[in-house]
Parts: sequence; C-alpha cells; structure tokens
Amino acid sequence: MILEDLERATGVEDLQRLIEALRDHFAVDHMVYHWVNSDGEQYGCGTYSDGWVERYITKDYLKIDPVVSGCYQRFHPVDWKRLDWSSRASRQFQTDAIRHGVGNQGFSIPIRGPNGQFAMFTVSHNAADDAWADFAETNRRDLILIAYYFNQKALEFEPGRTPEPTTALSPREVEAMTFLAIGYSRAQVAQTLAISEHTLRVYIESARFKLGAQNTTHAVARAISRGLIVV
Amino acid sequence: MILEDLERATGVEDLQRLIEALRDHFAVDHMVYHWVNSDGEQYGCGTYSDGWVERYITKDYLKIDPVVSGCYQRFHPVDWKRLDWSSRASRQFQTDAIRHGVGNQGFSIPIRGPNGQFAMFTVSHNAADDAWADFAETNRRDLILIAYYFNQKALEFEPGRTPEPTTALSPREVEAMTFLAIGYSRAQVAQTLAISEHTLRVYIESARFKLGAQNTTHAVARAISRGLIVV
DNA sequence: GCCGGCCTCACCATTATTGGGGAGTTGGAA
DNA sequence: TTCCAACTCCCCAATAATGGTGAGGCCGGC
Repeated sequence: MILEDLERATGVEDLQRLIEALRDHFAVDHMVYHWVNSDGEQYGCGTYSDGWVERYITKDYLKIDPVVSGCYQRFHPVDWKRLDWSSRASRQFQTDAIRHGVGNQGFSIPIRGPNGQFAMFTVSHNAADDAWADFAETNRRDLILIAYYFNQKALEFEPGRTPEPTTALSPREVEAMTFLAIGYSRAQVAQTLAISEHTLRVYIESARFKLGAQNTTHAVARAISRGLIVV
Repeated sequence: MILEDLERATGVEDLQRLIEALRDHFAVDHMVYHWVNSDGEQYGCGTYSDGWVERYITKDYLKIDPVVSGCYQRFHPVDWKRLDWSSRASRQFQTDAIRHGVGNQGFSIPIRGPNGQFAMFTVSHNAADDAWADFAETNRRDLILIAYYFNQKALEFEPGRTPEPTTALSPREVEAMTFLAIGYSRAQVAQTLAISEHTLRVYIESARFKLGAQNTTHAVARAISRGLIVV
C-alpha cells in the first residue's frame, strides 16, 4: 500500500513521485503538499501545473487564499466549499485558480509540526457537490494518515532540521525560564520561586549562557523553540 | 468501530468513557489524552490513577517529564525508551511514575492545533521491549488516527481553553517580534528595520497588546508558541 | 578527596526598557 | 467617500535589566 512506500521514501524526489501515484490511486485531478513558513516562504510538491504554481507565488496568492487562512485557523480537514469566499479578492483568486486547472472541489488537511511548522495536504477535483461529499467522507481517514506521513517525511528531508545539541537546563533554570515566558517580571519570578532576585539573576544568566543567548528574551525564545520549556 | 464512536461523541464524559473503552480494546494498562495549555495549565482524560494525576500536578512534573519535552520537539510518535532519561530529575520522575502504576513502556503521539495548541495521546503498558515494539508497530496508524480524532473532539468541547482567536500580527510586528526573538536589542531591531526606535516601540507595544502579553519577553514567547513567528 | 555543577546570597554602575502623552501619512475596505 | 488599520515620528520620567565581581554550602561522580 502507499503508506508503506511513503515510509520507505528517502528523498524529496520520492515524495513528488508518490504524490503523483496517490493522485492516480484516488483518481482525482490534483494532490498537493504545501509547506508554508510563517515568514511567507513556501515549499511544496504536487500535481498543479507549473504555470499555476508560478502564478500563485508571483501574485502572492498565499496571503489571500482562503484555503490557507481557513486551514490555519482549524484543526480538522476543511472542505473548500465551507470556507469564506465572499471577499472580492477571494472570488478573483477562485476564478483564476479554476482557469489554471485547479478543481472546483477541494479538501485540505492542516498539519502542524514543532517550532510552528505548518503545512497543508490538499486534494482537488472537478466534481458535483454530492459526489465530492461522498469522496471526502469515504477517504477522509486515509487522507489524514497520508497527510501525516507526508509531513513526517517532509520534516525528515528538510535540511537544517538536524537536532541541535540540547544543552539541558537545570530544574531551577527551567522554572526561571518558564515563569519569564509567561510574563512574570524578575521580581515576580524571584518571589514565586521564593529566592532573592540576585539568585534568580544567576539562573537567568546561566541559562542564557547555556543557550548561547544574547539576552533574556532570546534565551526564553530559544528555550521554547528547543522544547526545553513548555509554554 | 471506535472511530465512529469518537465522531459521535458529544461531550467530555464521552471522551473519558471512550478512552477507557480504547484501553480495553487495545488491552493495555493505560491510555491518556493530555492537553497542555500554552500557559502551563493542563487538561486531560485517561486511565491513570487519581493519585498519580494529582501528584503529577502538585509536583509540577510537567516541567521535567521527558515525554512532554520529547513530544514537544518532535512530530512523529515517540517511544518512551528513545527519550533522554539521563538527568537525575528524569530518573526520579520515572521511578515515581512506575511506582504509581504507569507502565514501563509507553508510546506518545504529539498533536498540535491552531494557536499553538499542544496535546499528547499516550499509551502505556507493562511489557518486555520486543513485545512492546511489536505492539507499537502494529497499532501505530490506528493510534495516530485516534489521537487525531480525540484532539478534534477535545478542541470542539473546550472552546474556552483555546487561546484567544488569532489576533494576527501585522507584518511589521512580525518582523519586530522575530528579530527580538533572535536576540536583537531594540536598537538593533530598529536599525535592521531602518525605522526609529520610537516606531519600533509602537510595534512592540501593539504586538504585546494583541497577544495579551505583560512584557516583551512574554509577547515573544506567545508569538513563538502560537506559531506566529519562527525562530 | 577533589572537581564540577547546582543552589543560594550581595553590591555597584550603566544601559535598556517601559508607560504616559501626542501627531501625521497612506492604502485598502466598507 | 469615509473610516480604520498600519506605519511613521517625537518627548519625558520611571523602572527594569544587565555586566562585572565575589562568596559559601551541598551533592554526586571520578
């Protein structure tokens, strides 16, 4: 089955090949994996035409695509029909998309990973409403799993995701960082931990040093994104 | 099947009932859903003893539990054995957990939702290593789907626990937060963005207000854990 | 038994951040 | 067109954070 192939994938070429196989397997027009960085960078693979992908990027459609914002706000898979297409920009985008071969129906699954990673797995097709509803109902679970495995592989292949040498913080340092991260001032943290502010400073500086951080805010940011504290 | 029951669930009582049914169905010692709020609050349901749950909370084990930080750093399901149990605090925690009836084996699936929501779905059991590896291998996909549906329902039932609807930051605010998060001082950020420090302050204050943050560090922490910026 | 990491406390001076005001432009949405 | 959100700039005073330096006790590993 396809999940096994996915598990065996060893590079991004495999993902492109597999997504085409998936499209054929589900007999739909398009299948796309789309990783969106929060600063607007994008990576993806799928079966949309090169023309549409290029147009999407150059026209900065990412910012007005209701599928993107809809997925970003939700956890569950979204049927495109249930999104808000009312604004003029949305409708223009929709018309343009259909003209470039994107189906009139679509189904997108939001996926989130560590460090705010966000991606979408999309199936698109030209079909009547009820046929599409049937398709979505029938295949939802498989698609969720495929999206999950796809993202897992994408994360794996992403360069720069190499696990950093996690310099563990001491328990007191973790506590200090945690309280700072939830908005306590140094005085409040010291009071909460029942230690002097001087002592607290030692922890913060120690944590800053271990994390290679320039200042407290930086240290807290690193502690969070390295998963050393859960805020 | 159980996924159907999950889809039909209409309240948290159903989730508690279902997770017990799931434990019996998979014939394991424990099954737990554990939602960690972005301010350190916790909610969960599962089959751990009340004593252990209470102890976990009062001893603030959330902060030192290697399962939590391990899941927080990863996307894929994690086998407890492959986590880092080397620190003293970790080993104490482990001993205490086993004494309170938690299994020696475990398998936890991280789940992430909108606005930085983070939860874990955990299966725990007393078993030998190879038997457990078999179990995990056999049931991984089912468990991933169950975790997914469970979180979907949990999000549905607990709207109050969801962090305030994403008050998106403006582009400049995102830039400001991002540079602060990588250790720049206000002066440096202002210079980098080629704006006056006064202007920068307006962005920071605005972002702080939108994020409901007490201070800059808090704002950056929230921006990161809600996935508004990537560091 | 020594070394190192962790936890605790202190002072001084400097720099950075914050909170309170006010004010003008621009571009897109209603 | 009107309005609002976003972007830009300014002052003053109070408060918070930081850098440097120092010290003692406790515990576990080599």
